[in-house]
Amino acid sequence: MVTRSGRTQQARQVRQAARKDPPHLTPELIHSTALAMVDADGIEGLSMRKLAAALGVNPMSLYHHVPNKAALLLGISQLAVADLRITPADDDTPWPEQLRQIGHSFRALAHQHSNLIVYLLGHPGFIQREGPLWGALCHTLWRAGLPDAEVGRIGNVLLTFVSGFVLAEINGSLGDLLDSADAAEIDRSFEAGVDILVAGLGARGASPAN
Amino acid sequence: MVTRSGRTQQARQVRQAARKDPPHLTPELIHSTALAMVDADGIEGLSMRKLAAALGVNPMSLYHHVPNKAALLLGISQLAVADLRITPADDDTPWPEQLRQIGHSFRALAHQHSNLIVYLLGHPGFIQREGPLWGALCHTLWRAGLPDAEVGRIGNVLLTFVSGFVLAEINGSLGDLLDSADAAEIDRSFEAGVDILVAGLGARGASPAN
DNA sequence: ACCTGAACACCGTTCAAGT
DNA sequence: ACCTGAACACCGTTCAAGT
Repeated sequence: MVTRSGRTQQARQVRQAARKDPPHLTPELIHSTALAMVDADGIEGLSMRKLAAALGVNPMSLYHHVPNKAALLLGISQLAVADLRITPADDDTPWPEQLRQIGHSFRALAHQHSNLIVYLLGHPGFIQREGPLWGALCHTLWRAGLPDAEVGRIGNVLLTFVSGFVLAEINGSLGDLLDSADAAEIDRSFEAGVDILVAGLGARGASPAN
Repeated sequence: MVTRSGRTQQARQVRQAARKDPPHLTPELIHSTALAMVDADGIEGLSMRKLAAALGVNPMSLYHHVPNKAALLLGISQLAVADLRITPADDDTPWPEQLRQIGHSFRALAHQHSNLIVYLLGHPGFIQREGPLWGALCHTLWRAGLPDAEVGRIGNVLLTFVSGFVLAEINGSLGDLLDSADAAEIDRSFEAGVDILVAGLGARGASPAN
């Protein structure tokens, strides 16, 4: 909801900026505009000066609302993960299927803000303990029957594993290694990866039932 | 051997630079000095101007031996992977053990040039088909009895999976998610991850024998 | 052939001055 | 309180001029 109003506000005020009508600067407006720039032109395409220009404002005005560029990047990453609505764990479905769904949700989010994700995975603090993704993952692993001590450890491993796949997929490494940049083949590879993880978990002591 | 002579040459000539004795510029000297800078200060710590200063030379002189910074980064990444000596596959050891060894070799390499790895994984073209790592990996998967069509696909998946783990480990994400930044716990996590992959491969049709 | 100084088009950020 | 212009310390890169 906060995000939603922020977006419509942005649209209005960016229009104002276009007609040289100085907008009310707001951290939220700054962050959402910056995120739009990163989505469009990549992380390299974002600079304080270009952002100010897009907002129709003096570059230095930004520093009254955002302490520095690092804080700006942190802000837009929080805005991006706020877009993530993980499908709440439906405990009627067996855990392997739950795990697959979480994997696909994560991959879908990454594709949504692919330019940002490449940056985030290269820097610490992206995957937070508090996020809905982490909670859903741990819940599913616990439901699979993993001992408590293993839930956190295995959760981390799974998260970093699929992060690596998604990163390689987005930056093109995966396409380079496969003969073709065939999207279907990449999907098949991801499916194979998830299969291996689920099967490996089963072999590790997870209960095969629900 | 080429690398070796380059390193000693570097040492001598960097010493010359320190006493303002202009060295003979060489692509090799430039690359190895740049790699040393990245290893020491991170990718942000490398600039054409600082590199020139370290070499005791005018910044513009570099452009007679290296077309631009992108080419420089490509050069130092090739230099880094040249350091990787993957233990040649000993076909007496069973494939799960072979796979574990490859995983540990890759992780060790990443730790050796951790600052560079963070950059490389974020950009395409790092993991090449030609590298010894890829060859060893495919050989092992083939020996495990995977159908030919699956070897490449699964090889990619495994490589991106452990890349993701190593990346999170190096940039500190992994330590943040675990309660402690305990090194032993991270090692245990990696072992758990490799276990899951090996078990998953077994379940997928790999022969349990050698 | 190799090196260099000046210059250009960019950065992030500080600070004193304006309203 | 908010905005701004000038300035500082950096970038990568081009180009004409030196040897």
